[in-house]
Amino acid sequence: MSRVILHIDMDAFFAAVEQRDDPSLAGKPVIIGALPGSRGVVSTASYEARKYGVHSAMPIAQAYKRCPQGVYLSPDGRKYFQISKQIKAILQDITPRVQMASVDEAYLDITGCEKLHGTPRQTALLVKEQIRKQLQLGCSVGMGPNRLIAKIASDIDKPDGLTIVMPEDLADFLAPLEVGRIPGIGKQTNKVLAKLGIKLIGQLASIPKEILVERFGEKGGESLYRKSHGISSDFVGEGEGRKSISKERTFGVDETSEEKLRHVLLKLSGDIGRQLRKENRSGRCLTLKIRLEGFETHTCSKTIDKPTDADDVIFNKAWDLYRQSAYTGRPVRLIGVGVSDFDSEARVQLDLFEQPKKQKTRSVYQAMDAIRDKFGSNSIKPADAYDGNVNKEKVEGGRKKEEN
DNA sequence: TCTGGGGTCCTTAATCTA
DNA sequence: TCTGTAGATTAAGGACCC
Repeated sequence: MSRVILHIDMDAFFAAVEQRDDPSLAGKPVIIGALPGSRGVVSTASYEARKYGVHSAMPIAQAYKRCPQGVYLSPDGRKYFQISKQIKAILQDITPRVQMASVDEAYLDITGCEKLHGTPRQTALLVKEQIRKQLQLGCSVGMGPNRLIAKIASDIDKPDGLTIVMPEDLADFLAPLEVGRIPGIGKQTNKVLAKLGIKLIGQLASIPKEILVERFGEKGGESLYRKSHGISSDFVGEGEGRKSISKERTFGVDETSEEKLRHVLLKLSGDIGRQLRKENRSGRCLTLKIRLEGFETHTCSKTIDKPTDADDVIFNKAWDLYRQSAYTGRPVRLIGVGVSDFDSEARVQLDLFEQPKKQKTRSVYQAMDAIRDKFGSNSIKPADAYDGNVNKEKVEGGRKKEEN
């Protein structure tokens, strides 16, 4: 029995929110992103703006040339995040199996919801109706036996669409679509596939897996093969959360003043530190990102001994990386800093494994067993295996606790 | 022609370590 | 104790997504 997965994709989300909140914008081309005259790109264009050929990721100068009469607004991330939480709440009223994939996208597992909401089609219509009624916003919905198919389907008929793919129709549904419809196939992969004469998913699906692995590597080839055959996970559930936090800043004019760079890096480091502390995280890997003239982009990173959430540690390491780099003195278009390799409960506890074998007592081995049970044993080194030769426990309060 | 910001995942190469 | 090696970790860059 296959599962029934829905993918919900909000239509022109940022622009639709602004049009909803300011009725004078209704029916007008609204462009959310950088403001004309600055360096930046379009984040979201309303459907009215798309008629002029404006689309997301387009340089704002180009958008302005195509649509000078458009209304240009900066994105209001906080507002969109709040609305995203409202969307999640609406979806959770329909089924608890909800996973937000981004601020404006979600997956739902509606398998077995017939008794509550009727057929899968009726459930999908209910989702659209509730979002429209409660938030005055439109969305497109795709339904399929797994996440990949649901996602591709939601993109077929936008805006305000509903596309349903039954498991038995999967191959016929995919075959005539362009390969670029597959999430993960972007400009570059498309180019390589085009050179091989592959334009449609059906053509891609006819290529033996070995050939794809040869061309795109083990993971890449395997992934293309699976996707072209409509194979993907049908699990809907929240993951482990984010894996990195970064902040960056593009200068209006390439920056040459070291003092100014230092100042911006200090500010970015402080923002990251604050965010880390707010989320109760700390990280070991610090990354400096730098973009020079001609869009020449580099990153350099350094792993430190102890995880940190301290502004000054982040700043000092980032500044060291910059000073030690080959880029000092060159005009800087963008500077950024990031923290990753977060300290997890598992990592803190894995410190136990780092103890020299001679110092490991029986209770340390017991604690290690508990960690293996909880987090899996993949990262546990064989040398840490319990071999029976444990050391004597420390005597506490004059009383022997345990002895080998 | 002009390319933001904040993320994830993958590949490759160098280095470390059991 | 020395040495070769496989696997893990680190670092940098690229592709992709919203």
